[in-house]
Amino acid sequence: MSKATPTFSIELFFRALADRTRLRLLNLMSDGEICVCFFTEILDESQPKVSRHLAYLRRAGIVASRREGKWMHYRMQEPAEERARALLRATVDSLRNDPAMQRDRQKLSRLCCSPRLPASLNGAPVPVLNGSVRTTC
Amino acid sequence: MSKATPTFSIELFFRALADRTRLRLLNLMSDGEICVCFFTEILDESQPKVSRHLAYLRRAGIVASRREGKWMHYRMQEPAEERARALLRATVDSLRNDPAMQRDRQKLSRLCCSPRLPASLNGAPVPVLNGSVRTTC
DNA sequence: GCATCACATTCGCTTGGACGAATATGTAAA
DNA sequence: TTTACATATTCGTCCAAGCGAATGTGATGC
Repeated sequence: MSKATPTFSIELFFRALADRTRLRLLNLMSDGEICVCFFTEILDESQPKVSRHLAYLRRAGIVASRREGKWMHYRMQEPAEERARALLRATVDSLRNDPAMQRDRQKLSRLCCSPRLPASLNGAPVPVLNGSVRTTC
Repeated sequence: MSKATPTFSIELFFRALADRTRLRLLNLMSDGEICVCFFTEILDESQPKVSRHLAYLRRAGIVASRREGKWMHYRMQEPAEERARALLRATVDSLRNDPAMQRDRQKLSRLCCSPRLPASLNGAPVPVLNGSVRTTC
């Protein structure tokens, strides 16, 4: 599912990111693939809300999803067009520069390094962070 | 008026550009300063509508305005932060790559070169285009 | 099979934002 | 100062989109 990349639409792109929750989700994906339960844990938002916003990003062609058993992983998807890719890179770059967004990613980083995950994440596949600017554990 | 550049907000930026009309306005400003009457002529939209959307862009800190007699000129405004500037550049770059947006700019280009402007633009200050990719008249 | 877990979707409700129409403001010219 | 012109703003309406609550779906385990 969610394989074909439809022709990029700037309007769709901006509509998709004109929401704080979706910006936070994208920011969390900037270090690599994450499963839904980590999103809900870090954003501290309801699961249906997170899921709805992830579906929005997927329909806009900004992220892609992959199933692994019970878990769904989401990751950023590189647009086909070069300028669109550059725009997405600049977007993520700006996001990573934002203090609130850095706090979210730090929370993710700590969770990934932690020997004991919170109960809500028991058994969940821990994201593998490949961020260039690694936050120390 | 509209001098101070408030701290850049990514969310505000994306909300401001999550609208087709505002994207078209920004695209038209990518070649240089334009006055309101040219916007309404090219977009073929009502004056209050154009004015409202320009005010929205101004409040978001994306454009700045300048009065010259009866006319108001609008231009893009470079954000203070480097990453924000890069994001705006990438945005405009993507816009200029879009066929519909190219048609708008071509219409502007033709209007500027034309010896006889339409009646609605009589006496209006003709924009000076400084676009890198000049469309021939 | 049935239960459970992770996630997706649907359903009303409510709110924000875009719109046309009307009106206000600011400038210049008569 | 009256008029005309360019632009800005306000007002009321309507529609899209976000929300919580409830329910549906797909996978695993017993």
